[in-house]
Amino acid sequence: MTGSRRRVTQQDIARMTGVSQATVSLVLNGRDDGSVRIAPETRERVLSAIRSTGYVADPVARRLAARHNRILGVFTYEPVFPAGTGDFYHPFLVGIEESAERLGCDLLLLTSAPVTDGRRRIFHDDNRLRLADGCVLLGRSLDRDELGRLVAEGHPFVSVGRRDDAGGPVPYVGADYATATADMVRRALDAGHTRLAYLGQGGGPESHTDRFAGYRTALDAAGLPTRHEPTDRSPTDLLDALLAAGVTAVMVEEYADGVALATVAAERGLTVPADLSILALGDPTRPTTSDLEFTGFRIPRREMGWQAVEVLTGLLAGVPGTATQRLLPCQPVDGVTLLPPRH
Amino acid sequence: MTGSRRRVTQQDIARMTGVSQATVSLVLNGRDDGSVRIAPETRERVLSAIRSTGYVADPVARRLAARHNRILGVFTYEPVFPAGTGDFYHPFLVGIEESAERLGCDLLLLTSAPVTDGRRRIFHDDNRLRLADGCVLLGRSLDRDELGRLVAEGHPFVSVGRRDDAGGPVPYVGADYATATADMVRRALDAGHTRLAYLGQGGGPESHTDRFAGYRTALDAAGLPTRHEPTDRSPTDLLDALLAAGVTAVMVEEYADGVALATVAAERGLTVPADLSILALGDPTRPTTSDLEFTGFRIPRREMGWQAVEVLTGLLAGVPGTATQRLLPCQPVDGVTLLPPRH
DNA sequence: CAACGTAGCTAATGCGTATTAGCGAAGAAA
DNA sequence: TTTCTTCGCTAATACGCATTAGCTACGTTG
Repeated sequence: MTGSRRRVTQQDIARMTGVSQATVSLVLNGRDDGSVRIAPETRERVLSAIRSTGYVADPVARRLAARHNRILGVFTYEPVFPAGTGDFYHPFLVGIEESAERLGCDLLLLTSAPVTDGRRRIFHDDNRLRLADGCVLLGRSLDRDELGRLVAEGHPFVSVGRRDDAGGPVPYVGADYATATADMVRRALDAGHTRLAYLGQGGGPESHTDRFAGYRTALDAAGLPTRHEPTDRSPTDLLDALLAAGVTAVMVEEYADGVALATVAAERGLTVPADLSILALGDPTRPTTSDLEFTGFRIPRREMGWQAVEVLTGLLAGVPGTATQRLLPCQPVDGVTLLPPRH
Repeated sequence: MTGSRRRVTQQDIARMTGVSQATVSLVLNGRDDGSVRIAPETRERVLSAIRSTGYVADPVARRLAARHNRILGVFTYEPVFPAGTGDFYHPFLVGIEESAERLGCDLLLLTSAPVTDGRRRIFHDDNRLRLADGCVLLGRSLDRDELGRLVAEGHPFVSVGRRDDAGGPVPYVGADYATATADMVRRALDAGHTRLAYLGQGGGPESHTDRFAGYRTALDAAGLPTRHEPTDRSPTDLLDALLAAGVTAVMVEEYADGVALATVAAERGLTVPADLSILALGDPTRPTTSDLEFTGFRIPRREMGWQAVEVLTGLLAGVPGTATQRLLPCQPVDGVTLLPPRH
């Protein structure tokens, strides 16, 4: 290591320019209101020293002293740069990054959270949550207890994706899966389908619950029966069951399951959508390839990331008008997997 | 915000148990070595107070005192979360994240670097570099001057990818392109090829220089002539030139160029590899699709990211034994684009 | 000319922790 | 008794920054 490993501090800048550390701090923070005055010449001198040294305020000290440092944490329950989940999380991060950059905030990936019992923990003995002013939470399902603790301890945070209350309202920017799914059901109904099935968990994480709720609501409104197919059996068995029940359109919670179903159907000599319509309730969360473009909807992921940061900074600034629970509309996709049923 | 109530501090614990703040800190850190002694009874008293209050050390203050923040900067010469698919940089980031997680470091994305003359600049007014303890640099070619400045100013950093000295040795974790390329050449020679061409820049960034060096070395050793094809003309013209020169195997610096070449060859009614063998010197850096699986090698990107963080933290900790310049072997890929030449 | 402003700065302090020099008491050695 | 140890602890300080009270020098005003 090349000798002086010490960072440049305000003290250094102060000595270089012959002013006090306090003055450097004042200049740095652009303080020039009624209570504080700095001669333009002095200001310039300090600024030029700052530029020449590349000085940046230590975020840690800054946070300790001022309780904020313009750093936003990003916590994910899966690796941020996922190997397995394909690019699903990517658009969220793009939005988060764009928004943060626009607001002049730095992004800190809270990667130091250790994995226990197969998932990351926010709270552990040396959690860095407080390093950042606030935090964006990302992940299909967030740990209820941890969420509750975040709320209880008053940590400023925003969830990407709707979350149920956890001992208090959870700020979130989510996708309106219920409405989007109901719309898809109506499309199928309009096309003439009367026997629709829902393939997926239909419960567990809020995103699944919401989809299923939308599905049920729309069918109830139409006075048609619902049918829920779990995902725990092979696509072959599933297809058998669907055909036996006379199902003509399937709403698929997980894109990949739709692909698998379509593949099996093709192997059987069936045609999608002529023999079976498939509607995808969102983007692929696992890497899959298919030459079919599924009819369904798109999750406004980038926009969600963007707005999440907006909500978070609003929260931090205490902006009163900020809606802290937002549901964004999904964009319908006209694909090729929906056709009227064969009589 | 509800965070208004003051958090419990060591001072509070100290008052509750009638000891000093220092003692609380000592107990907390389990200090009981030769220089420090705490009566078991006192220790118990403090610990129980800590338990009853749920006290947790403020990580911010902790890091201020520790004089480092365990934040690693990640600087890329492209957007960190690129919008394009098939992202070349992704695996590096996966490795970086994994390693950071293991080492308990957080990652700061240095994204707000402005773009000047078509590339991001590390150094500019308001560069956030010094926010982190050290920094990982990612990008095909790093600006020489900026590298030099990093070295000169003694900034702790590691480059992902080998770099020439820049006023001093540059810490890096690179891929051993020279060896990998030489191996590919030898494969071609073993298959019976004698007229090999190198398609690509062959210079510029170190990664290209290294590949070309490996190519040249292996051919020199075999007593065969080299042939260097630049990339500035159309694949069609290129193919003409290769065929005219009787070239039977091409080493391709850029995957995408190999794809383009294969495509043009196919259009001409030629078969790869029967009529022309193509060896890809690394993974695609641009999104390309091809149904050919190219023979060539794989860059150990994830491993490189992983080790880069390791080198950086070693550097920061001043670990003496740490090799700060590492070249990792590339993994050969048996594809379908190499066959003995027709003769 | 005294009283008073004002512009432009600095000294001092606090944020919550880690670390170290060193102090008082009690016991051991002489 | 005196001196030396050892134990158990505390006071003081540093970390780098933000904030505020207040000081000095230089007008301005009545």
